[in-house]
This record gives sequence, C-alpha cells and structure tokens, in this order.
Amino acid sequence: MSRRLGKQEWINAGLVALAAHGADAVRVERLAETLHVTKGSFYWHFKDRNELLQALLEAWQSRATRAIIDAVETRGGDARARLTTLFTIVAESDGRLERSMRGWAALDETARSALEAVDRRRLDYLAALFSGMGFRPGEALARARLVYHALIGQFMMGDGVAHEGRLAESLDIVLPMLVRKT
Amino acid sequence: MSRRLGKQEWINAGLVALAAHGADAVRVERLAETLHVTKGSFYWHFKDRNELLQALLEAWQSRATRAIIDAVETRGGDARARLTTLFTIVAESDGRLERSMRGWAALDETARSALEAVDRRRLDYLAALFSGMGFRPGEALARARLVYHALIGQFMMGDGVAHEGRLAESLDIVLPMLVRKT
DNA sequence: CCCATTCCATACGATTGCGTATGGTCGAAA
DNA sequence: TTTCGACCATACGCAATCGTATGGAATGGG
Repeated sequence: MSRRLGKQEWINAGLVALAAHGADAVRVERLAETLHVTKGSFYWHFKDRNELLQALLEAWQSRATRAIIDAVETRGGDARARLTTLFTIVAESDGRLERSMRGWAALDETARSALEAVDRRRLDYLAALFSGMGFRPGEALARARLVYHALIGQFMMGDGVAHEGRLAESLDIVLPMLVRKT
Repeated sequence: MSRRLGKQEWINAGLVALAAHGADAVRVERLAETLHVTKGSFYWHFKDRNELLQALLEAWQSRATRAIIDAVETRGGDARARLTTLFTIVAESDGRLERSMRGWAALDETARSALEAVDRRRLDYLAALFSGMGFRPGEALARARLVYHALIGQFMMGDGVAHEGRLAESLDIVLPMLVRKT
C-alpha cells in the first residue's frame, strides 16, 4: 500500500476538479495541494498540464459511453422499458461532470471532438432502441434525436438539488407520446 | 462622433469575447487591446472585472428572453405555426453565446440564477403555446419541457457548420408527435 | 545492508492578469 | 481661450501558475 501516487490519482483528482469547477480550474498546483503533494510529483507523471487534460478527456470518454448504456442494458427489459430506465437514470444523476465537459467542449477543439464521439455512440444506441420498437430508420432517428437532445437539455439545466420538474416526472405523459406509432 | 468609449463598447466587446471563448476569456487587458485602448479606460468605466461580467449577464438576459419570443410573435400564426417558427429559428442560430452562457452558468452562481430566470420565461412561453393548442396545464407543461429541453440540447450540440441532423430537419416527424392530442 | 530506480520537495525564472496611483489629453462650456 | 470634467496612458505592486532544475527520500531487489 504505497502512499506514492500514480497517474490515476492525478486523473481522479482532475475529474473531481473538472466536475466541480470546470476545466479551467484543473490547475496542477491546486491538485497537488488536494493530493498533499507538490508539483514535483505531477511533472514526474505528466509532461505538462495538457497531458493531464488529455487524460481526463479519455477517462471520461470511456466511462460516459459505457456507464449509462451498460446500466440500462444490464437492467434489461424490452425497448420501451429500457427507455424508461434511461430517463430515470438521467433524471437522478446530477450530471456535473457532463455539464463541465460540455462547457469545456464549447471552448476547446479537442474536448469537442471527444464529446462528439460520445454523442454519436449514445445517439446510435437510442436510435437502435427505437428501431427495436418497430420504427423505420428515419422515424427512429428523428425520435432518438428528440430524446437525446432533451436528455442533454435536462443535464444542462440540472439544479443538482431541486429535481422536481425534471423530464422523468413527466414520463407518464411524454413516454406514450414518444413510442406511439404514426 | 467621439472616439472615446462608454460602458456599452466594453460590454459589446465583452459579449463577443464571451461568445467566442467563454467567460474566462473576458479579461480586461485583452478587451482593451481589441478596443485599441488601455486598462486605464476600463477602470474608469467599471469598478472591477466583476462589474463588467455582471453587466454582460444583464445585457444577455434582457436580450435572450425577448429576442426569440419577439421574433416568433411578430411572425404570428396559430400556436402550431409559432412552434414551427421557433424550431426553425433555433435551428438556424448558431447559439455560441447561449452555449457560453450555459458553460459559465455551470460554474458561477450568479450566472446560473440569471440563466434560470431566462429559462423560466422561455418555458412559460412554450407552455402557453401548448395551452393555446388546447392541452390541459399538465400536458402543456410536460410538452413544453420536452421541447425546451430538446432545444437547449440542440443548442449545446450545435456544430456551427454542419447543421444537418438538427432537430428542425426532423420537423415533419417530430412536430405531429408533439401536437397530437392524447 | 546497499543501490538503483522511482517518486517527490524546493527553489527559481517567466508570464499573465488584476487593481491602484498618478498624471496627461481632449472637448465643450463659459 | 481658459478651464473643468470626462476619458485615457503609464508604471507599479501583487498574486497565481506554468514549467525547469536539481537534489533528496523511499522502496524493492540483490
């Protein structure tokens, strides 16, 4: 049980800072402080600050796609049940990391392309869900987009405290609308 | 035609910087440069950097609410037509300022409450639109939320270039879904 | 026990940005 | 044209970070 650190500790601390105060707040001397360590350690593990940011991007990217989708898939059920699960999960997660990532992506090209990849995969998953309900490709995609945009919108407006008024609470009304055949 | 500046010039420059590179890029010495002036000017008009940021918030707040709604209202038509107009406008605007504001709001309490006020007003407007189509309050609100979340999501994912795949292009599919009575 | 490798501390120079202090300049009103 | 107030330039002190350089401490294998 070494008290010495590895890259991972820095990445974790970085993700916390990112979620809490945005990408710009990911400063090496600040992280060092929270890790009870000095810069000397950081520059041993990383070439520079940018290398850490890159690592944060990758760490988030690999989680963000799998995390939600896996949760839904292991829960199982038919396509409609999965959609319900998805809405519930999203409504319950506070999404601070997701918000920070999008805030970052609005300013940084690298972050943006990482996020776009995530968006594509999640959108594909959603479209497949609707396809599974029997919608033709165009219909499925249009519905998937509507839902995904709504989920993102929900993330961006999350209060973190007052979850009332979140999309999931309108599920009784919204879900039938989304799954009804033309 | 005085070449001297007033608060407004600083605010405008601030909004440009905000839209382009986020709130954190709104630095007084940078703005001074783009205005061909020095800090001396800035600190004559503003107490400090924060006072400018506050002004940016207010400037955006007063525009963001009115701008879109007014555009839709002057165009007129029945509730459904207005909804269509709204989607089109949103799909066509690049929304860089909107994105920056939300990125900012994710990190700053003051920005967040300013944005929440905007969200509330826009949501109320949408709900009224659905009410105007004959939906009961609960139905109207649920639909309004879905649509508004979707619009925000669309804003946040705006490519700036490739507008393909935007929600408005699925209008033929999505709109009937949204306005169909239960 | 010792040594090499890995990990970390300390000290430094450089940069960027804030806010203040102080004095200069320009324009309009008297 | 003089003067006064509005507007701006310059120079400074201070703080936060970045990245580097260099030496010290810890730890596992020999």
